[in-house]
Amino acid sequence: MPVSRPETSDSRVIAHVDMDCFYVQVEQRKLPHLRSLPTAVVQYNDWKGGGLIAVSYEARKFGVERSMRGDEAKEVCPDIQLVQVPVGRGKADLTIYRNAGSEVVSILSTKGRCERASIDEVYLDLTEAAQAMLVDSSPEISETVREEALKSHVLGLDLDSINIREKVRNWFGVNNTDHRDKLLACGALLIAELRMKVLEETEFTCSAGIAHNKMLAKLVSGMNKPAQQTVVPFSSVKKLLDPLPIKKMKHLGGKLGTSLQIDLGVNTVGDLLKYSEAKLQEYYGTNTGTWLWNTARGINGEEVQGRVLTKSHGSGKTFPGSRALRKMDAVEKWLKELSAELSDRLQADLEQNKRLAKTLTLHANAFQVSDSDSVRKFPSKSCPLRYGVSKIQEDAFMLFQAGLREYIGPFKVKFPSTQPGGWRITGLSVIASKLEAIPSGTRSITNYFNSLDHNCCPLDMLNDKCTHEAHSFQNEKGEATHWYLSDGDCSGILEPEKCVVDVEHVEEYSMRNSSQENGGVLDHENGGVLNQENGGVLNKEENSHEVQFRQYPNSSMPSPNQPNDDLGKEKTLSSSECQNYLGLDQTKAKTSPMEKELACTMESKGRSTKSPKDKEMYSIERYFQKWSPCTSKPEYPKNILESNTSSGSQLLSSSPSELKMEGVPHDNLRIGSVSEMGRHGLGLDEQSSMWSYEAGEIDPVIFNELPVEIQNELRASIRPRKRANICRKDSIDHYFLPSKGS
DNA sequence: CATTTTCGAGCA
DNA sequence: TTGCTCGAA
Repeated sequence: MPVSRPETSDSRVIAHVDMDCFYVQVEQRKLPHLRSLPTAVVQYNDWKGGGLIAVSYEARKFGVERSMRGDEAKEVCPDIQLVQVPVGRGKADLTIYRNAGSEVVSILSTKGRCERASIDEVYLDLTEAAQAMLVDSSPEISETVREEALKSHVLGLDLDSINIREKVRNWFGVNNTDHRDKLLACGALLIAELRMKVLEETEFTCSAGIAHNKMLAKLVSGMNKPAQQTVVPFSSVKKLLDPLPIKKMKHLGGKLGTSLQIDLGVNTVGDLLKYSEAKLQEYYGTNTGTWLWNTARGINGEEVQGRVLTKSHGSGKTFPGSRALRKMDAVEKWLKELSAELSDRLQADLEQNKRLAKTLTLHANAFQVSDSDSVRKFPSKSCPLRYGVSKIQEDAFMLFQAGLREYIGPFKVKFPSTQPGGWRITGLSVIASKLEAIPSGTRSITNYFNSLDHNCCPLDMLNDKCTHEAHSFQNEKGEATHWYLSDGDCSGILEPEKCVVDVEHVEEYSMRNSSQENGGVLDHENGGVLNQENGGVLNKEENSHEVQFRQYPNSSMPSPNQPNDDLGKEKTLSSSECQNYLGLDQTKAKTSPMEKELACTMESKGRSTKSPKDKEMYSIERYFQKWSPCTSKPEYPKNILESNTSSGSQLLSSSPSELKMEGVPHDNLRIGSVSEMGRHGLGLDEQSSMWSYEAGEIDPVIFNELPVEIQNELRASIRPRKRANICRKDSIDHYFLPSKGS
């Protein structure tokens, strides 16, 4: 249920950015000949042509809709291009879309607090940037950005007016004396700039809503699609909401909305105004009641959460109809596939974001083969997550068996069974959650990253060599909980219980390899590096004991090595499993994480490398011209570029001469990733010199997810950027010059 | 039991 | 905390 939060301010500038038919765009970027053709993305296609999950706007004109089957789409649009979602490990693999979403986020997160709301949606809090733009006399706004902003749909302006362009221009101009409108106008400019930047660097178009809160921004972001933006001035909120069907509001599309319609006769948001807050609370409880009351009035205090990374990773698959699983072997096989994908994603998260998942959850759907429709819920089960592919696979299967016992237990029904009364599995998913940043030092960034290189690990000591990098992770008590190992070809997590290391050796090693600066010992406060006290965690009492499943909520959980009476399945550790026991899987990973990372960076750099000339000429409209069916060649007709510049130049600019202000460094230079830094194995001096970055050089996505202490240290160490050589003019009036006509 | 596969929020 | 439901995309 929604919870009502008080508005912290009535003049925030919030944007909601929504990618246009995102999966289609990702596929069209890969296959440019599909651009401008009616296209849809389907997952699987052996059953009725697959299910559509994204539909291009060209295809929508034919009546093609999401949730149609491929075959249905072909009926209404015979020429539709159906592209399949990549399949890996026998299931749909959404990785390319997730990564494409990250590309977008890394651009959108440069101007304010950023919340990744879904794979293709982002909220931005642009309040500070908008305020700064009002205070600053010389905003660096290019002509094309200004033009793009002027195409905004500003709600509440007289739409039947002959000259809507002029109206919009006036709204953006000084004739509009409402301070909040000025802030929104700045927001619209910022979003226009961001949308163009997204297009230039990713080739994706998006639409956006700009308003004073998340609810309104979200409501209108899809109102004008594709590739357009919509602004909700404060004064037009009521006109927007009153006639709006109640189900259009976020959170009211489901049962709550239906209840409002049926039980209260509320069909539009305006209808809701008739009910007092007390009455709504009486019907729906305190929180929801207040939320409804506020929602009807366009009041919404939800903050934009500064979160650009997902909180969990899940991998699942359904087995509908006759595909329902009926054998334990099949369940195990699919759990292995799902777990392998999950493990890959966890490794990627660890490398890219330095986060570890703490909990593994298994969920399944089952049904009973019988005439009676007793569709009981298969209980989901969780356990502490242990890194390593085979660990996750084993644990997932254990969790399934625990759930299964509970599921069939009271019914004493044999599973699996093809007999009536037996049960079948129609869905399986494994979820890794409680993702936490690796424990970070409170003192030094240098040590934080240094620890990744200079710390050694039990495995190395066993091998008597140090080709691996390692890093230990501690819990809140400072005890080592995991070791992260990587030698470039493989990596994994090792639990301290599994480390057979004698403590003297550890200490000796630690002494040898730690920095002189802090007394020869890096403690965990300085970046999770082994120290004498914490090294002691790996002591003789603890290092050999098998503490597995110790946190399971009930005793029904089987131990992995214990023979399972249900299945007669016995687990023994093969040599390859022993390797996995150490979180290492030599057969996997052909490309090192480093190589992958570099490849990724190169790719995105290459894509964004455009000549300055191209950049100046870019606009979202021109982008469409570029791909329109009539112009087969991507050309930028120069003659239309300069149209309308005279009117545009009056907007938010103190003088025409400033329009030429270029050469300001872009904020999008990236370092490959933080982990790349950590792998360089530099000495302290070299590292500290490497850390004097310019503000724009650090990928904000990475920056935001760093531990707060590190962020603060980074900020302090960042060289202040030189302001562009702009002439100083005071006051906001320079931004809101009267339009030519007045 | 043919939309699939994700994700997050809130509740008990 | 876990398990579950709801909502959304």
